[in-house]
Amino acid sequence: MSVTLKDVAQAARVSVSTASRALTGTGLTSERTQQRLTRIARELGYRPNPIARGLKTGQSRLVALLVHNLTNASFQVMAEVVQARLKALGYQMLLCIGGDDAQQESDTLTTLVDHRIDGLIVVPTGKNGPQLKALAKDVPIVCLVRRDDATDLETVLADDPQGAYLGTRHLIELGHKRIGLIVGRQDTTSGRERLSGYVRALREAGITRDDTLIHAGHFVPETGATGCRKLLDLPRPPSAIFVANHEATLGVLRVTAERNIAIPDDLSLLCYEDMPWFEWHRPAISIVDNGARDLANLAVDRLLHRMDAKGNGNDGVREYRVGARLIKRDSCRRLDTPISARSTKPTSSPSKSSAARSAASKSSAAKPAKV
Amino acid sequence: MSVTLKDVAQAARVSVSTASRALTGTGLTSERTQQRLTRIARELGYRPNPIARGLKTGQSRLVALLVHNLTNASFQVMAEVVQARLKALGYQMLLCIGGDDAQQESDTLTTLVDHRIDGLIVVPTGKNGPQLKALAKDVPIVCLVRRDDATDLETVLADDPQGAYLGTRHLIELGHKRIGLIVGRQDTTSGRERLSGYVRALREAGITRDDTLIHAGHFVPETGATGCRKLLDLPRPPSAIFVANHEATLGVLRVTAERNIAIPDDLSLLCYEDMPWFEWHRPAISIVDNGARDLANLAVDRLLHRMDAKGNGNDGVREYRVGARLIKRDSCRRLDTPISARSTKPTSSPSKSSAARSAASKSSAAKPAKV
DNA sequence: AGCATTTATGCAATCGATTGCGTAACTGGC
DNA sequence: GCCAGTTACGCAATCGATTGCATAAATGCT
Repeated sequence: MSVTLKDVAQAARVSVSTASRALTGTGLTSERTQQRLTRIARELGYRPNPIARGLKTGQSRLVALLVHNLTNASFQVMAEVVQARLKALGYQMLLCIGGDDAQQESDTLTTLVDHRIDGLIVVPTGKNGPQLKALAKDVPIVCLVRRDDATDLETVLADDPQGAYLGTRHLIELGHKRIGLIVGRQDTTSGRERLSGYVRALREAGITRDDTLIHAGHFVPETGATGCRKLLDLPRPPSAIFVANHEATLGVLRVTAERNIAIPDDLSLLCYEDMPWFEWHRPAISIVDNGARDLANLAVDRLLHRMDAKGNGNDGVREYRVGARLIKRDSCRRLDTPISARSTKPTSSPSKSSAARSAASKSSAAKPAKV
Repeated sequence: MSVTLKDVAQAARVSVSTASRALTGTGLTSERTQQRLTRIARELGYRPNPIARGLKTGQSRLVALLVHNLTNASFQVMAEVVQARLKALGYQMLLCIGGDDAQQESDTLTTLVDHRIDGLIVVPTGKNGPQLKALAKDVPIVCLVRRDDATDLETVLADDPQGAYLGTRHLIELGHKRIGLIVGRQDTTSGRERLSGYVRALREAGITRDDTLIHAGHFVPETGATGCRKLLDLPRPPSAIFVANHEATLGVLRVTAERNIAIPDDLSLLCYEDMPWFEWHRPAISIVDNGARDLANLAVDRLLHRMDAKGNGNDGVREYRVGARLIKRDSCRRLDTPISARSTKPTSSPSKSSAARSAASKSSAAKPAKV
């Protein structure tokens, strides 16, 4: 079917070994034969068979990325970044979707090492620590976004304590004192850390923590919906909600829409992790940006590093943090400003005019996009 | 490192061949040895090496999906569906992102066949017909969403003529006569077909086509922004815009937001291809659903079929269509109903006050929410 | 010129499976 | 009890590369 190394060798009247050495550039062949074989290989349209090579070398030029889903915008960005980076280096990305499910994750991991992947970037569920640890002996692994506490793997995390702190502080600075928090499951790194950042900001501001304002739950829209309802039904509902559970955002929006709640006039809304449409939503939604692109890039960097320094095990195992950034748009309002001052009428306070919006988008455009 | 067939064979005191036959279940071994070997293999934790197997059999248990990006919600859905279906059958999905770029597509295709993929589902750019055609001799290929006219590959398409027709007719039925169309590049199947569906609906309604209302462009948000501006700047702007270019939707929303245009009061908006947040947007955005999930499922079905009937080449090459569906939400209004009847304020010119906003959201609350 | 090195090449084993062919062992029919 | 026909298994080749070891050729050194 396709041209093999043997064909090339025969055409050049040399042995397969020589052909192999010439084409892989081991420097063990004469300049002349090397060039001659390169030419002949090109003429014949020879393409090395990665499977055959892989059998011998134990490498596959395949790197896997295991994420929970593709609905989460951060995971989309990560998938695109990882794929682009790897392709440039001659690797193919195996994208796997684990659904944040322990069993699926476990199965997938097994299949992946069967396929002799050269590296793995994984967003761990945290429930397969032992397995991950075992696999790490055979293949370089980098954890992304979440830590798996049962392992000591290299890990690239968002700075969630800082992000949640920044977001909460922003709301406090706008005059909010009762701030609802909808956050992820507390058995995940991000869930815990975002809660802690929120708590710290409150403490610093001298606001006593009110647990009825905190709703932790699974990473699904329903969490947002029920959490939001619970918060709004409180005797003294919050004036702002910080949705630090990305997937929950849709649920929150649904409930505020159903209940006819105007944002930011009736309620300020701050979300976590950017999505393309947050900027075009009306009002544009302010967010804490977790830096998905930079997280992915760093994870790839670290993985490549480990793949190069193969074998030199867990000497330099380290944890990295990518800083969070607050991106102010139009979904949070200053509490002390009366609502009437914010409508279309020409006033001094910033309105939702196109000027304000374009300013917001300008600030986000100011950051240079990478990759 | 890992347990090989040889280890299993030795442990069972049989030859590798017997072990192989017993474990792959060829029926060429006695019942007893088969069971014994299965047991021993399990005890030893034997996992067949797909690379070694692949070298001999020429198969990799890898199936590739090549899409343009992961931003488009349809592609996200397709990736998730394909991955899930394939995994259930013991295949791994290689997800590739081609960026709708001919060169990238070509490179990727080459790499993929190098890796001896067992099958390929591709959203073609349409610019690598010859290459695709050549590859189709070696590996089963199914085209998805777009046809590549230079080939005669099995193709699964959305029913874009019908979808665009349904959408346009819906707007016409609401009383709209001047309907702007923002549509994809005319060198793509979907671009052409959606335009034709739009034209047909107009013709049937006896509305003469006005080319100043039609804006075709690349599949990027900018197309929506410039198209929308062009339409709004017309001496007689349209009363409705049909955004039949999915990626352009964000651009359109940005412009309408910038210009303070109330939807659906000032302008009706109908989009193409669903996204999770369309339903939660305020107003909820009516769409023509292209059936991404069903498209992906059908593509997998067809691919598996071809992979089974391997070699029996292009006998049954066929084109499939998955029907479109109109999903009415709140972004299109009936033209003959005066606005005053819909908004709380008794004025003709809608403002961006919270009153206007809550009016819009009230109508959205009336629709029962799905999902 | 003669010997020691370096350089370039070939032979053959190897990676871990699958598979055609040959053969011993077993079955059944008469 | 003998022979044909299965059945179960082993031997060895094979897939397409890489690589250790041996050797021939080219070079350097005195």
